[in-house]
Amino acid sequence: MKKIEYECCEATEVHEELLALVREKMPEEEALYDLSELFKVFGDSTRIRILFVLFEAEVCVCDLAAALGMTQSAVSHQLRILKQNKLVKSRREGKSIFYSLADGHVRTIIDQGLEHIEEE
Amino acid sequence: MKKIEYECCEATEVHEELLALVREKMPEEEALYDLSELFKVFGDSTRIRILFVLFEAEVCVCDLAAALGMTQSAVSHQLRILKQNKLVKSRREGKSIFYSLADGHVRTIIDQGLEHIEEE
DNA sequence: TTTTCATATGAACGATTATTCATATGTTTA
DNA sequence: TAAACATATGAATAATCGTTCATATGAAAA
Repeated sequence: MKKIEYECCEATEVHEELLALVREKMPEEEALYDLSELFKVFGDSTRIRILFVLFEAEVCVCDLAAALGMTQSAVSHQLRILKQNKLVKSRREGKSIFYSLADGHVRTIIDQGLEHIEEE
Repeated sequence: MKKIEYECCEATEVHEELLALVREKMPEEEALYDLSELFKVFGDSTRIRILFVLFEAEVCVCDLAAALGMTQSAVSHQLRILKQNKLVKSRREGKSIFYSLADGHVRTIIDQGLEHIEEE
């Protein structure tokens, strides 16, 4: 039983080639962070459900909570996250605040996700 | 200072209309769950970085770890998650196991995300 | 100008998750 | 077959996150 001490696979030439390619094509640290933060927003079924409601209409917080069977507070917290990430926008009308989609990408991203999970 | 006790906004007719629309258009509970699970996978910068490497080539675990400056163990754990969600596939060749993209949707979803964050 | 209504938000709690460490599995080579 | 190599995985820990509760803000109505 000897000590294990090695670096990596054998073909060291291929490594350099790969490392160079990765360095060239990999987005900046900040873009990678922003990208994962964006997808994190889609990674919660409550927020997905909110988006599906907003696909149909501009809706106030109160109605969103009723439509989803959730607390006003919980919905409000999630709307804040959606807004921070520019996926929804809001508009005040009297006492109510109406939310709607901010962007066409939202629908495209969700549709691609649906396509993926529908494949068997 | 009285007790607060009310249901929702006033226009009860609009509510019914909205609730009916939501019931019709909202995907099944299971689809919503699967969808959020899928996006959760994209919601981590380590996994995003792995995917960007795999955009360029079929790579073994060892090289992935080297290219990303990460532990073999950490990479392996994340590859398992990517594979469970059918975003990557693997192939054994001798002692090494090579990973590659499983699907064209992966690139589309990431590109849409990039487009979104690049807008201002 | 109080009261009511609609929404936002801070703190707290429980649940989930990414990494690390140690070790197991499986393949090749000596 | 025993040692080395490549990868996988279970347990533990720290960090992140969604919901709830209580309360704050801000607008409208009485």
